[in-house]
Amino acid sequence: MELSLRRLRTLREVARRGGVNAAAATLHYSPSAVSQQLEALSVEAGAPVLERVGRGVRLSEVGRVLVEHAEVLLAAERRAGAAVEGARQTLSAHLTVGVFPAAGAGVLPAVLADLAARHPGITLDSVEGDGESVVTDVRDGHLDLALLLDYPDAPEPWKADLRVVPLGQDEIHLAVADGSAHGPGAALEALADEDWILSGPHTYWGRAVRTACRRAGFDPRVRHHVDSSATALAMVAAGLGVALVSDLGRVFCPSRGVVVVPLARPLSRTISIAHLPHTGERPTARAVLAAFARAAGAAGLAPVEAVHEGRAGQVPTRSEAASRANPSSSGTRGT
Amino acid sequence: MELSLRRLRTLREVARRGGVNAAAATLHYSPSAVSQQLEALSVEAGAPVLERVGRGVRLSEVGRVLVEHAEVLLAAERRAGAAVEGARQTLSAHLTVGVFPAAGAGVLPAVLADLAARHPGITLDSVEGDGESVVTDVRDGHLDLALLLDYPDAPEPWKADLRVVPLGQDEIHLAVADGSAHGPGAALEALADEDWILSGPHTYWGRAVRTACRRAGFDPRVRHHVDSSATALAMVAAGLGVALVSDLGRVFCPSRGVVVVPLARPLSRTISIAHLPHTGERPTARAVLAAFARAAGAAGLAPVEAVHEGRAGQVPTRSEAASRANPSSSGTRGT
DNA sequence: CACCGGTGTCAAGCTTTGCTTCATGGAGCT
DNA sequence: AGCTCCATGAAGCAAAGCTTGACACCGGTG
Repeated sequence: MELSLRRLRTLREVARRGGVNAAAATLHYSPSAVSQQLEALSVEAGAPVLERVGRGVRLSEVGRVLVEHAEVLLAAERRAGAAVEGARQTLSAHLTVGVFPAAGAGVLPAVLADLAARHPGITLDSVEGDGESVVTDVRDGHLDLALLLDYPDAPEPWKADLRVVPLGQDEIHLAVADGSAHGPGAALEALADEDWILSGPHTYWGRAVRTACRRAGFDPRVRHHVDSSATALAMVAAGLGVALVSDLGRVFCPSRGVVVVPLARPLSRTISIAHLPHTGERPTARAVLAAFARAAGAAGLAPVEAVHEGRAGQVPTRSEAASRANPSSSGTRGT
Repeated sequence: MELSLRRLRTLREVARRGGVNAAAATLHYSPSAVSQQLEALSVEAGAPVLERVGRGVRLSEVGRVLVEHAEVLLAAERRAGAAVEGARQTLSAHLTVGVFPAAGAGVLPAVLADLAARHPGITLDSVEGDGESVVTDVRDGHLDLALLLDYPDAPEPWKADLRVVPLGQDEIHLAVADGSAHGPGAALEALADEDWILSGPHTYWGRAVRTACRRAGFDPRVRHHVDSSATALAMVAAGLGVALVSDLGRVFCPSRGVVVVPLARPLSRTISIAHLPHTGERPTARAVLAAFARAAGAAGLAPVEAVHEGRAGQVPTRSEAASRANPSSSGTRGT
């Protein structure tokens, strides 16, 4: 009995997904490779691991037993990996994190600078993607971590098997053209007659803003459907309409032509990091999580417990917020 | 972290043997292969798994941690294998057993016939060897089971990490030429002036017989140093001297010319089977053990708990003993 | 009924892994 | 110094393992 962890992994995936093709897709194999691995497992076990039923396939009794033990073995493998990471005096690993665009521009540079200073051995790759895709990629193990956005009215129950640690609140403000009549403390309902620049209702952002407007008593007249914050803000500067922008999104503000003013009734979204349960035991992953937490604080994101208060003046610039949140930081994030 | 059980196995072996060469020898690899596997493990772990010290090597901290987890993983692998064997409705496997010569001729045929009838899927290979070599081969995993002989005055403490299940007592008798003056119930000391046919003192058998004679008050005059029972018995038939022979050894008795008579003071050796602890959990191994137990009973070996009593007449033939021990058996052991 | 769209498997080819053999570099022993 | 033993490096070759493309099979559908 000379088992191979690789084969056990694919067997488990077949058991989870209920099919050879599905397992092959998530493992980035061809279906044929999965089939061959299962065949090899069957030879090893002395009995077929799965039996054909209809046009699909089902685990045999031996297959079920083997999957059961595969779970034990793979869990032990993960623990071994974490233990090795811990035993290595200098943390080093290669992690991949899924980010949404604003985070990529707004917090990733600070995180990378932080990591480079504290743990030079840790390298971080980022993959841009929306909330839905990154969560499934985390669940499949293709991403170690994923930054997520949670909007107040859109609970996301599909993260039940993931650990989600909140990073902070990303407050949402109003972006208007320079010289606009809308001053600090603008009420959302005062913008009912404006032209809006917003992403479509198929995005979380588009849906969240529409919901907020509707609660304020109007449907925004969206004249320009734009997915990227950078484009939206450029349009605002060009006088095409108004838009909402979050703290993080302000990295995309053009140098001139746009004024960001606080909303009368504060609106915010929660930024958090999702990962598989066992990832939290990896020392390198913990180091990265800590770096993200520091970067969030330095970027001026309010802690999730913070109580929202109305503000009197204009929204502080990011560097002002940063120095308030972390006076010792000199704001070394760039690009 | 994509561990390979094969590499972990060699790492553990290096840890146990304390060197690359030694591990390579027991694993039947070349030293270079072991070295390469360890290098691959080091890359995987992100840190060297072992460090050179003097002209040898020593495990690094990471290596120690990895070995610790390797033990867990390999134990889990063994359990998985046993579970698969159990889940397979028809027992089938290929086991290798180490035997001493008399057992090979005396009990193996019965065992194979028994297995062929009850579990056609189980195939058994046998390797002839002395007690010492088979024990180390069992310990290294090259043999699944090993038949052992234990002599009363020669405890063998080097089987501490093995499970040893006793099969029965193999009684030792006197073999003399046909027409000899020595009758039933011969006392050992009456043979002090005979010419002896015996193996050298480097063998367990030779040592045990010499010890028994010495306890009877004399040193046997060994004129013919013969390792094999078959040759010794042929020499007895030819009138070259006397020899001792065990129940199992009687399969080598020539058809005529030799008379086997019981000793006045019974002498016996214990036959047992040794295996690694986890082997006892394998259903196929249990089936083989059961077959050996049945064969031992059918061969007329007394249970180890049996009390020795002096006997009045000649030693019963093997088929008489067999029918007494197991009346339904028709004695189908041959060659 | 014939036809897709989907399943899993088979066969051939090629890349990669991984072993062996032979040669090299140190560390201890005489 | 010379010798021996241990571990490692380089080259070569065999086997494992993946991919592509073709096939067989089942189930729903026009």
